[in-house]
This record gives sequence, structure tokens and C-alpha cells, in this order.
Amino acid sequence: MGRPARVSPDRILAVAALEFAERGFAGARVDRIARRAKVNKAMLYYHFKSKQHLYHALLRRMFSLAAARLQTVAASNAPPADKVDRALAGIAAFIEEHAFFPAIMMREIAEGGAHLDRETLQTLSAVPRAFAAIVQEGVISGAFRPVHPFFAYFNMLAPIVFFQAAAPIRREITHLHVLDLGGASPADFVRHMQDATRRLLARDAGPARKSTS
Amino acid sequence: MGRPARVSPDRILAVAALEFAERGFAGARVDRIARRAKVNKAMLYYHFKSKQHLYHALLRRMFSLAAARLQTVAASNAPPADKVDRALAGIAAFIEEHAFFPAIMMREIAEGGAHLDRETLQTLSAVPRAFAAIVQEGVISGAFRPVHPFFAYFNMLAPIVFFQAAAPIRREITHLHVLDLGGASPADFVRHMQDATRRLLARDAGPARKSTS
DNA sequence: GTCTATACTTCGATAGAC
DNA sequence: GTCTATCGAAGTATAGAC
Repeated sequence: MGRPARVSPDRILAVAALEFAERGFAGARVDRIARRAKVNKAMLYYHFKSKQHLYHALLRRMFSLAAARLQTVAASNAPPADKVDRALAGIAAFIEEHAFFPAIMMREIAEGGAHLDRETLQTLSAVPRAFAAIVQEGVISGAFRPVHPFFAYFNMLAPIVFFQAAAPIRREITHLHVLDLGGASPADFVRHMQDATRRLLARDAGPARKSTS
Repeated sequence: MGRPARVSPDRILAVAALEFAERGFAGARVDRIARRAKVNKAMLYYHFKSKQHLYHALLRRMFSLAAARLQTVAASNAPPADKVDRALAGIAAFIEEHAFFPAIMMREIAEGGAHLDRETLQTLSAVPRAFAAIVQEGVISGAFRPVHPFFAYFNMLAPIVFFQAAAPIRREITHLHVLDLGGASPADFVRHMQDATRRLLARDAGPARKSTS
């Protein structure tokens, strides 16, 4: 839509996202990114100083977008339970719009955050912070029972990211008839997680605690 | 313990597990594995035909061990709710014994199962199958409400794997004072997930469904 | 079974012309 | 800003002596 945009760092970033998601940082090939983005490799290095810088720029952008979306939900004045539902839906929508993101995120976690500088971590941390704020608001108002906000965050985020990232393996497993997963859609799973999260936070009496570790 | 075990493919596998977990398949260096295992690189290639074969052997062993453990729980004759608790505890224990495993698993998922042949997939599939059997038993007996067994599987497994794999990043975030995670232990989180899974499956009335997507 | 030395390849990055 | 050509490092894998 804008001007011609000759080389377009944006196009490089879009292609790099796919490459990093498919192969990881170490497996990603700068040559391939340049080719797929239809820019000369030297041009890529002109816009982004190195493979690392390119990766950094990508992560910062993604975390920033995700955090902004959750912050919007948190800042609204809906009831806490609705905010939680919307936060889940917002994350699911974000992932649908950026299908490459779960894979990158999972790799980055597995990597121990080796490619996260302080600034990127700061941006990233806004995501759990926004969600935790929603939970805490509900706990304080009495709408939710007391639950560790960051436990709730991991509890709701991990399955969604996992489920989306595992799509290729699920297809493979289904295709090889190794296991029947009962074919349910990502949208179904998001609804499941909304339900699960509501049950997790609900005030009414759950089953009695009974340790068996 | 055993005999002298001069080169010991086991030691190579143990070291390879760490290397693959830390750097991923593409990032792993055969030189480094050989050096850390204190074997000559040519010796490594003598025991394992290639980097791929080494990785395959490792994955099959891990999936096989994990599946066996869950199958033991599923085959016991405890009540379904207890089996679920024990399944969670068993997975947590497995991860504690093999701390490198979550990272490898997350990378493999992100990779789209690029390194999983049919045999490995078959072994892997025994894990969700065992857990699904527990859930289904509970649903049929009326102990649980009807829940998609594989949704429940993802719902309980992903957070545990995530939480463990994210330990380095959590440490980094805490250390840089970017975010206060309220310092809770992995054991606390496992208990949280046992509780959450019980609430997910519990028969008593949860909050009414109310979509907000 | 074990080692040294090295062949062969690929990759990240840059020099330098235009 | 854009390209071609290439350097130097690093990596997988193997040949061949012992």
C-alpha cells in the first residue's frame, strides 16, 4: 500500500520469521533468508548488522505486539472473568496471525533465552505482567480464588503455544495412523483452555486436595 | 558399578543429551560432544553412524522411558483421580531425573518432528495414549466429566514442560529485576498443575460457559 | 577398537566495483 | 543502495595407521 519500498526490511523480517521458526537460530541460513526475501545477501547485512541483530529485531517486534494486545485487554473495565476469556482469545488470535511465533518462542525458551538481551526481556515481561494483573484484580475483588498469578499464566499460555506448535507432529501422527487424536480444531482447544482457566480461577469449591506425589 | 566400559556409548548419549538440549540439533557440535564425553570423534562415528543417528537413538530411549513410566501408572488399579495425580507426579519426576528433556522436546516440537521417524513416533505416541486411557476410564466410570482426553493431556503436560524449560529465563528475569515472579518452586508448580487438572476433570458444577472470543 | 590427520562442504560476513 | 566475488572459520565425516 505505501510507497514502492525497494528492499523493505519488513519483507526481510517476515521471511526471517519463517526461517527462524522452521530451523531455529543455529539452523537458519542467512543465504536462504536473503534468497526467499529476494534481496541480495550483502543488502541484508546492510540493513541488519548480523544474523543476531536480525533475530533480535524480530523478537522485539513480536513481544512488543503481543504485550500491547494483552495490555489492551487488561486496561478495559470488563469483569475479571471476561478479561481472562478475552486474554486467551487475544493470544489465540495473535498466534493465528503469526503462526510462526509459537515455534520461535518454544525454541527461545529451550535455548535458555540465549538470544534475549535486557531490552527484549523487558518487552517480553510485559506479557505475563499484563495477565497477572488481570488475575490479581480478580483475586482481590473476590471474583477468583487465590491462585499464583504466574502459575495461572504458565497454565494457560503453555498449552496454547504447545498445541499450535505441535500441529505438524499431530498431522504426521494422524497421517501415519499411529494414534487417533479425535480430530479437534485449534479453536476447540482454545475454548477448552478458556473453560479450564475459568475452572482454575473459579471461587466455588473444587475437589479436596489430596497429595499423591 | 558395572565393568570398566571403555568407550561407553551410554556416556556419549548422556553428553549428547546435554548438547542437544542446550543447542538444538543444528546447533549441537559433534566435536563438542566427543570432547565432553572424552571419546575420540572417530570413535563416536564408529558407535553412531552420524549426528542424526545419535540424535535418533537418544530420542527413542527417552520416549521409551517416559512411556513406560506412564503405562505403569495407567495399569495400576487406583481410582482415576489418583492415577491422574500420580501421572503428573511421574512426569515431574521423570523431568527432574532428565532435566535436559524438556528443552529437547520443545525443540523437537518446534522443528515439526523433522527428526522423528515412524518408530520414534510410535514410541512417543504411547505417552499421550497412556494418559488418555486414564482420563477415559474416569469419564466412563462417571468419576470425571466428559473432557477431550488429548486436550486434557496437552493441558497438563505443556505447562510442566514449559515451566521446567523456562527455568533459565526465569532466573535471568529475576536476576535482572525485570519482573518479580514471586519465587515459587517447581514442586509448587507441579502441585498447582495437579490441582488444576483435578479441577478440570472434576464432575461438580464449574462456572457456566460464556464465550467472549 | 582407538587415534591422527585431513578431505570436503557450508556458512557468516565483507571487500570493493558500480 | 545494490551487486559479484570471495575470504576465513567452522563443521561433518572419513581414510588409514596402529
